Amino acid sequence: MRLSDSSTHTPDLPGVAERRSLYPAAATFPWVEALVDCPNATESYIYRIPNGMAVEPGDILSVPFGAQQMGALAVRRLMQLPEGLSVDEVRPVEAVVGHGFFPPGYWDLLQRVATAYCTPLMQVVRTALPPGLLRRSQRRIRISDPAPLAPDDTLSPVAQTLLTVLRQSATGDYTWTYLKRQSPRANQGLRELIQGGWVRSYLEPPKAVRPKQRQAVTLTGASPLSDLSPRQREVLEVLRRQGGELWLQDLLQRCQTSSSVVQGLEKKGSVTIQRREVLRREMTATTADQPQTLTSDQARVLAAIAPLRHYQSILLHGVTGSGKTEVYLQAIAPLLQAGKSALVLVPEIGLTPQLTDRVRARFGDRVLVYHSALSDGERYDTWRQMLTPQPFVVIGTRSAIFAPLHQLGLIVLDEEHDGSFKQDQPAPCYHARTVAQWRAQISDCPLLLGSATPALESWHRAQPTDSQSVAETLYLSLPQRIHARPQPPIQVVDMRQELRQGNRSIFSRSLQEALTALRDRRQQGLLFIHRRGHSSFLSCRACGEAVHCPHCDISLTYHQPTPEATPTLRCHYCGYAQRSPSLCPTCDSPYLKPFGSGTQRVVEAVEQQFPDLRCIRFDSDTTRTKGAHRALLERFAQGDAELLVGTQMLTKGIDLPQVTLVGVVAADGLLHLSDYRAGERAFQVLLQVAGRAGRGDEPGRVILQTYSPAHAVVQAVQRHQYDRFASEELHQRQLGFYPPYCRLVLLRLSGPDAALVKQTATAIAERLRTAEMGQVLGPAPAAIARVARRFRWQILLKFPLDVAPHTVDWEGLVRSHCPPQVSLTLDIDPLNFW
DNA sequence: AGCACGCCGACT
DNA sequence: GTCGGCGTGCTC
Repeated sequence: MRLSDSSTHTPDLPGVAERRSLYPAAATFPWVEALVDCPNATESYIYRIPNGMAVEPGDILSVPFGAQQMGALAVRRLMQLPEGLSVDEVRPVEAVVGHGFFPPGYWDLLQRVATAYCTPLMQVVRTALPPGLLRRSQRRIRISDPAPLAPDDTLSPVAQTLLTVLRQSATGDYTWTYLKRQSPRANQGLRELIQGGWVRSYLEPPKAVRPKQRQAVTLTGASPLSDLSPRQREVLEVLRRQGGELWLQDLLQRCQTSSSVVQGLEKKGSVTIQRREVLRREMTATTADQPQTLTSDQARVLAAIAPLRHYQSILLHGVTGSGKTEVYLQAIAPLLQAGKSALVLVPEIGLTPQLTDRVRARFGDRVLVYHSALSDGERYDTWRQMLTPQPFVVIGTRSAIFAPLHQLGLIVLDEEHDGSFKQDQPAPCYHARTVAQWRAQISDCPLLLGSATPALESWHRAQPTDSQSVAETLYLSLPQRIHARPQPPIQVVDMRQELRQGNRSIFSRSLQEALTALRDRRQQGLLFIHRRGHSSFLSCRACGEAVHCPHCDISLTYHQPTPEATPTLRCHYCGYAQRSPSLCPTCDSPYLKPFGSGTQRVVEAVEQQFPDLRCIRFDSDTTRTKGAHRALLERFAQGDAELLVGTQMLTKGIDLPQVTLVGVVAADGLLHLSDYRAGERAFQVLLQVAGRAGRGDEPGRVILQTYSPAHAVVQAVQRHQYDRFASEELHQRQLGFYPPYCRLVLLRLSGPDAALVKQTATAIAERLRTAEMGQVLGPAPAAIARVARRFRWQILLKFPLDVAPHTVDWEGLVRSHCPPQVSLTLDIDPLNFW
């Protein structure tokens, strides 16, 4: 795992590029610039490379930093110290801990992300690398071996508590941070213990990044059986039956024996015991899957993709059920043969078990799953595995775009229109589609964007423009479903009409009729609800107030996992939790009742009107626990219920042939959202849900209930008219000067002092206006004006396309005018407005 | 993160 | 007058 060519890891070196051919001897670089893994330090630091130590960009180093040892990443080597830094201020690199962690071009990618999203490189490194790759030294407290002669009871209560805790430790020590959490005033107690000689405080140097190791026992068959004891013979026999090799732990368990027996065997030379690296990795047994015969459309598309060897972005616009996945799989298969890897990005891994399973079934152990829900150890191991030179198919969410694959042959973004590819929480606020494009350029491989409802940006790129007769993105389409199945007809029902005709149910007569028929025909259906805000909340029937989070401007979510459990209220934004009160906190009335989520209300309505139909609720409440999502889907697939009632989740990754009916209970909540992308998003969601119907042999139908049947989105959805909708919507964007005809930058400000945040936002907006930095909208308080006791304001900037947001002097113009109590994040090309 | 430096309240 | 709380700032 050595770096193939150090020069490719040198980002943007001003002036002279660092090249082996020019400077053959490593000794010419006495200094190295490194990023230190310290939360507050985003800048790089210079270290001296001691004589005889080889340091290359991309290496993981251990460096002195203040009083401690820290993990650091070597960014580039320098021939001279930067100005203002004298030799005696620079300390030497302690050691090179890791080598060759990054494929060629990887640093260029990270650097590019940092530049384009106006984020310090270290921040990008932290997003890209698995946590724990860089380690730092830890302050630990160890109990003194000969304890002091003084009796324990001379100690203060705090000190005694801590001592008790320490005595319970198997190793006799704990980290300082852990102990601090054990008791209030732990600081004082520790000082006392240290002074009295009870404990010792020490800095543990960072452990080299080491994967989990296990001991493997291997049969050598050297010594004759006669030399062995009965127990040893037994162990050997078990080992032989298991193919001559087992993990020590497994072997001991199988033989119900202790390691002394095996150690005895090792002494006699019958077996060897080796420490071996184990790569923790999620494994699901799946049945092998064979490539399917392609439709002529699929074959045409594949024929266009397969020969591509260089960078080319491709938009695969395939209607729902047209078999995009099969195209991905067959595009990937020959790459693996040729020793190249592929990266498949999906919106949310938990929501697409079907796709993950299928990739696994096709490529077996070549498949690695990588997403942020993995444990640190799993992430670390998967990462390590990816660094081996073998080809892999990595399937993962947004952050998997940073998977360190060598020899990348293809990047696929499935459901490329999905908003979860955009990160908006910690900087860098990157879009995986954009990063994927850079990565594909750097790796010189094709980028395949797949969707039934492409993002307007992607669609726009695939259109020829006035200046270019050939679009920058290759457009390929799958206009038909596989097996010539028709797209389900979409019936729009005017709910005003229903009401006028005396139907006060939430189900129109058409939908009622369809639901009745479902049971008779032994078919299944989905009911989609768009819910705004959160699931269930507690509201007072006397004063009408909902119970709010004390730290955020948001109502608390009502949780009662089982009827016996104590109901609790939780805040989804800051994690605050309390027991559900019995009296209204506003008016003290006892009439406090949970107000069901949209899903729950619809389930109740179904139960009331259609007692024969069995429902499964499918929303964030019922899919909260790990694996619940998959389990519910499996139950539904097995026919445990006729109806799946849910929210946005229904639009993703559900491919169930028995589903013939899709009912959209009320499209209106979706239609009247207030940002510039509301129409696009509504269209995408509705067409995606509609596409869940009729994927099997039975034809499907969709009933879309709305109070605005004439709405342009509803009309376009009804006719399955993506193209026309897209061009009209783009026209509107052009008129309103919105993306893709401009660049947006959102400045988010937050802080505990309401007045200060507002004042800062106002001052910054004013400055931006006088600097004539594009068009300035705001400042305005965020939609949820307070989260976790912090007040939030935002400013939106619109730039013409020829102004790259990263060229703006944000530091001088904005950051320097932001007091430390106010935090400021830049969201380049924002998709979510707070 | 960890540690030093530095500024305010309760003790000798 | 000093000890020790923790707020602020720096670490090549």
